[in-house]
Amino acid sequence: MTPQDNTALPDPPPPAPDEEAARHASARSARASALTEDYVEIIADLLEREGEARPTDIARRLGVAHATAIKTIARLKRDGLARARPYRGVFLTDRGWDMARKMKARHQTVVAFLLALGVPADVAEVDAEGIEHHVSDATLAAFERFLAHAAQGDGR
Amino acid sequence: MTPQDNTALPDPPPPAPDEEAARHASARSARASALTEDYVEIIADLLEREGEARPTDIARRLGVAHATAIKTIARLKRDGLARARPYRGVFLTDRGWDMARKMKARHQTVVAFLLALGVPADVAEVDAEGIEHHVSDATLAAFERFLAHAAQGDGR
DNA sequence: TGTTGAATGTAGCAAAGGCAACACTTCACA
DNA sequence: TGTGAAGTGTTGCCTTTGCTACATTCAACA
Repeated sequence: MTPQDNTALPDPPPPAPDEEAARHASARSARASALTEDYVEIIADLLEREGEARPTDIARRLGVAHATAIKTIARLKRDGLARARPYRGVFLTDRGWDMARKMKARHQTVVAFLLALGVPADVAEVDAEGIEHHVSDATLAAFERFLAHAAQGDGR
Repeated sequence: MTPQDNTALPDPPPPAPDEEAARHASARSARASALTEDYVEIIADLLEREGEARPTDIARRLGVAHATAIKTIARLKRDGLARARPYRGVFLTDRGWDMARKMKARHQTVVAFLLALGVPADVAEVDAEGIEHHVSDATLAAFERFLAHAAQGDGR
């Protein structure tokens, strides 16, 4: 319980100088994009399923107040991911659709991967919601490799 | 490229009502705790390695300005995770040490897991930095199971 | 055609997490 | 023993992401 009491901690790995700072910077920026990606993903889903994406529905799916959703939608517009005109619903630009497709695929892969690992379905959904924003292409590929492997019977 | 063009997307999975909102709320709160966990983890590491944790070192490891670090350290104090007196360095409370130990173990497990999956070391470090904050106990256990399995030769 | 309830939008507030600029302490060493 | 560089702390500013409260618009239906 004191600073020196690290008995159970396999100590050795030495710290890198700027690399660590870079890693944290990268994690911070992923954190910042996460909300944007969530919005875009939900808007795409609403458009595909319902034919329209209204601020109130978006807010409800995210569990935030509608005013919050409207403010964020304004940012999406500013950043060229969405288009929207007063009282006319929200739409995605090409860039928005690209991001949505990417995130949807990513989400499905992460969920499938966690399920294959034996994580309970409800937990897998929750964790995937957070993890999907931090999975690089290389790691996503590793997940897919694992899934392909597990699919073809494997050994066991 | 249009809303209806979802040819490559395996559509079906229906949306849950409030469950989805709860999932996003949970992801948001994990995002909010992530920074705190990073600070605590780094402070613990500095204390163990150097015997002291100075604001400038913490800031350097995180890649932020020292003023930012000092402000966040004040929050850690306010929240009962750290203790610090002017010009005297930063220390962790018992609660801080608990969190630090938990995050360190979590970090190591996630990195080891990604490596075992075949993710390159540098990428594993970056991704782990983001993923570790979103891995539930159940998923962490699944990672450990996989590692134990992989360790004993497995069959495959 | 009015009217009214739901949806939408706006304004103002707060906290978190960044930053740069400036002021104050410490401490090593000349 | 001074002193100056490095470290520390403070201030003021910005953006994001929440919220509530209030105003406006839309649309359904009496």
